[in-house]
Amino acid sequence: MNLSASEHRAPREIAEIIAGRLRSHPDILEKIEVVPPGFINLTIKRELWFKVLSQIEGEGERYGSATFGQGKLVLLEYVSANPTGPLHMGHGRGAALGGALVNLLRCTGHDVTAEYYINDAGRQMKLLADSVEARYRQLLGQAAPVPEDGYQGAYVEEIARELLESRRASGQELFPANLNEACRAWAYVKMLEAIKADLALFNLHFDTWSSEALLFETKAVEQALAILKFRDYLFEQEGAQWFRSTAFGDDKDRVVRKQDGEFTYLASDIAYHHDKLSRGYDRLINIWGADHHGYIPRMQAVVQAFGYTKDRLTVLLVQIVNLLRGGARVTMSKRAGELITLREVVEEVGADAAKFIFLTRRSDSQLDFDLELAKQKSADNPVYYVQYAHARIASVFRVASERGIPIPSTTEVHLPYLVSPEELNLIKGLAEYPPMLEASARALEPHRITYYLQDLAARLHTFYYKHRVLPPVLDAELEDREIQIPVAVEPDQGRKREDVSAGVTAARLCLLGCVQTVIRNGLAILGVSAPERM
RNA sequence: GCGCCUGUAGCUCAGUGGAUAGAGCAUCAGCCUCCGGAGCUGAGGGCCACAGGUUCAAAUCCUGUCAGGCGCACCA
Repeated sequence: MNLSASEHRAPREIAEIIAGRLRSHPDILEKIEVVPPGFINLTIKRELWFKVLSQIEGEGERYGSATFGQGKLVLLEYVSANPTGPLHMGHGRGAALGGALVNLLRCTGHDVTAEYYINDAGRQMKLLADSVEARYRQLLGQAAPVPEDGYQGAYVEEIARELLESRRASGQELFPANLNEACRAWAYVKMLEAIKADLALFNLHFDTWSSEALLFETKAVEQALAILKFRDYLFEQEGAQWFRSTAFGDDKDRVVRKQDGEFTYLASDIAYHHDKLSRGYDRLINIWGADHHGYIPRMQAVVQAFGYTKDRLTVLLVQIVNLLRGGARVTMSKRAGELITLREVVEEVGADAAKFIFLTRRSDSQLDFDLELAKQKSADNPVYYVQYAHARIASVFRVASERGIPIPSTTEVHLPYLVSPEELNLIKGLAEYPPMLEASARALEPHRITYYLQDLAARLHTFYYKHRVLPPVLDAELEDREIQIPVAVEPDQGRKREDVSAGVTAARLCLLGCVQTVIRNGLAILGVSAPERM
């Protein structure tokens, strides 16, 4: 149909020509039909579908992986929360997305570095230090108010108390001249520990940790700005220094050094991105909260000012998470320090459920996270639905092994026994996994995997309900195991009873093994466990 | 006012320019004698926000309008 215009022929005619050529491949195609206005429907020979099973068996955990990213160096920077408090739900969503993307890009051949950028310079750190100092002084009986826009959370007092105990224990002076600096340093270490512990809940590993403060210490900020100055993208105005971001389509130029001589956040971000670019990555991916979206044109301007195309940098935005409990909004007030932390949520619902739910929506759409739903062990909860499929297969294998039924390999079975629509539907689902994964990686959208897994799990449950895998237990076996089976009722009632031959059992066990492999592979990318039993 | 994101079933959301737009929840009606019912089967439910345009073909691309969210600092 697309060729119709350039070829000056009716789509139907073109379809016939293509179909004619395809007819010389009866070894692959069972049926070729031209359907108006110009569709060509191809029916692939059933035997070919079975190759999918032997492929899965052969490739195992590599099934679905691809090589299109080979040789591409990617830097994925995510979470990067200020070390001024524990991680909250928004960070959790970014963490789940980032972790899944790292796995996804790696299994499509990319060479990925996962990086955490620590915003350990500037105002927020100072506020934390001031807040800790105030609490510290309060503990020692002084009337020191926490700063107006300081950190109110209980963890601040906890940090102050630990600092106090530590100083007492080691006999240090309680009010040194550099008390604020001591608070800052102490809080920094404690917060970073806390963040790492929170990330450990999600089993995330970062390859590199980079520090904003270090960019200042090493003069990387000045150096990066000097390059921009040399390229004529910096100018002085009203006593401040500006970056000419309008040269690259930004709304207005941006200040990099204020009238008072202090650098802005943009200045260190310029240095940081210059640093990342000069480390030789083909692609930078940043995951940011959606409230930072106005910042994107600026950073893309930075990338271009250093002489790279703007597509070198991709920013993925993560939208707000609305926390609900049984449908009702859980209110959070950052001011009063009543933020619900990621840790609290993970401890309540579990890491698997949390991660999976974070990944059931496109990252740029808002997400309702219902705590009650996340805890539910039912079909309402997609993570259990998928994990259950995996555990169910594991259970069949356990029973098979108890009964002494071998788990065969695809070369030992007659796969054409798999003829039912439910079986073919499963096989086709398995075949869709690699292209789905590739599309997901190209679009940087791991949520496609969660949808895929739910679909595959549904196909498995449908198959499982309709068909038997293992043969019915023989009377002799029953006597051995002292199991009572009531007398059969009408065969049409209820679940279908199916006699399965040894050959059919073998073929179905192979099929289930492959389904299990694919579910496990998909869950692994999401960072969700695939339990043997639940 | 400007910019970005989002408007798809009652709700929450998938949907790669192609055929009759899908899933889960909710509602209604069914299904357990043995491999896990944490499951399965079916029904109802849609001017794909609206209006134009491009195209043989639009939920999808373009323009405009309306609605919601977010952002528009010499904060981070």
